[in-house]
Amino acid sequence: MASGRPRTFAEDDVLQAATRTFWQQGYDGTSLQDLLEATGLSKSSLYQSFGNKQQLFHACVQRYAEHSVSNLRQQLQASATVQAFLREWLGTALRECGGDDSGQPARVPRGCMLVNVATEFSQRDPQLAAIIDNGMVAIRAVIAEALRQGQGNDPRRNLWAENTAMTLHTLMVGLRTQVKAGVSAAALSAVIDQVISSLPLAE
Amino acid sequence: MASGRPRTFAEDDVLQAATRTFWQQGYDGTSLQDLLEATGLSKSSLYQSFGNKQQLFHACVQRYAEHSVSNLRQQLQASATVQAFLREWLGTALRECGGDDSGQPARVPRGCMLVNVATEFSQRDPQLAAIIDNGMVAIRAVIAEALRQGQGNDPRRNLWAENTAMTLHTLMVGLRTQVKAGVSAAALSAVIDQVISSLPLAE
DNA sequence: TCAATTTAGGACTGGTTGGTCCTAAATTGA
DNA sequence: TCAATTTAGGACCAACCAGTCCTAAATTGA
Repeated sequence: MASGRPRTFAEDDVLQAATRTFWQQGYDGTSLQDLLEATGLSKSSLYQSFGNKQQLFHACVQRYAEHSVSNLRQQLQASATVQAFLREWLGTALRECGGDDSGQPARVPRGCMLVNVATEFSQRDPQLAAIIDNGMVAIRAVIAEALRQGQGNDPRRNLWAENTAMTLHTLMVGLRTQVKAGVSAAALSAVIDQVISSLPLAE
Repeated sequence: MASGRPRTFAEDDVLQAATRTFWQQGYDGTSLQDLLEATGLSKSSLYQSFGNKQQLFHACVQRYAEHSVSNLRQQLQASATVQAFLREWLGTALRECGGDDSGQPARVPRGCMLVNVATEFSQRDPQLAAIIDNGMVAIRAVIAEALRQGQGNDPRRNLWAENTAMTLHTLMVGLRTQVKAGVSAAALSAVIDQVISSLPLAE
């Protein structure tokens, strides 16, 4: 068997670089040229490995959603209290570094990529909509689980936990958008404090 | 004086039609061709009257922001209670008909145009950012005013009213995005109920 | 009738887009 | 050495983009 020249890049590295670009500039705002520069690949390599721009984008969003959920699970496990977890989660949305593997605050506010994509492609790509929806449902599930923990896993509070998870998730989406719109972090921090302290959680 | 052939269109009608297009498709997603079809103008007329695509867009956003604020003020005056006003306002965000002069629910969820634009142009157009910011500040001012009314205009609650206005505005932004992301209206209605009933407002 | 103005519509430009195809060099295992 | 495979890079394509310019018809007041 002749096996040929091996690949010189790791697929995940390419996805990460492409994700960063799509994340900052959106799908339409990202040209093929941008992707080539960001990934360092040649056009031939990119098309051979990832199909086309749209397929590459799908893969990026999928990867991003998976990372988001697993990061959130880790945060929950590492947090001492439910309040601390929620504060950390919403605070991350403010600092806009969520999902970036570097952990550093983003140079440019990018919002949540799932939210950005949902906004840009509200209707025109059902397959993408499904990826987004799966990711968001999973995120809300983690939040609801945290809230149930904060209530001593009282099964009677299941509905409350799910409603509240939706409320907090909606708030998080709003926060990320407000940051992009230029609202000051201080004003939004006050929002987070106000909301978390109004939750009926055990100490 | 020879006055020449008169215009056959009303400037505001054109702005309304163009706004609808930009609103649904975004700036980059709207081609000149789209605008010509939506407005019914010829290329010459459009360029002569509105300059270019970017200037037309600015005018649309400006008009939209003004309409949003004045509509909100009208809603406040027409509402019996603060709770009813807030419920109406957030409910409108759900039904996605806000800002459309027809008052009919939108065929396609479009979110708040100010939010959409803020998202699409987070950094690249300072002039537009100023228009957006002005509009959003004005909206929050109306909400804060309503909240103060609900507190008997107690001057000690000014800070509370402003923080809460920011919270509710952030929630509204999140709601419009969730709608676009495909979350059911029922789940989001529950969010609205939960949040409004948790506010410390007089009956 | 005449000047002024707006109308519609097409020709055209220079640029960018995503995508395909091809060539030639590089690197592997056999 | 040889077949297999990936690499880089450029040629090329049809389509679309915003924007400019021009012509010719339509409509007005004077």
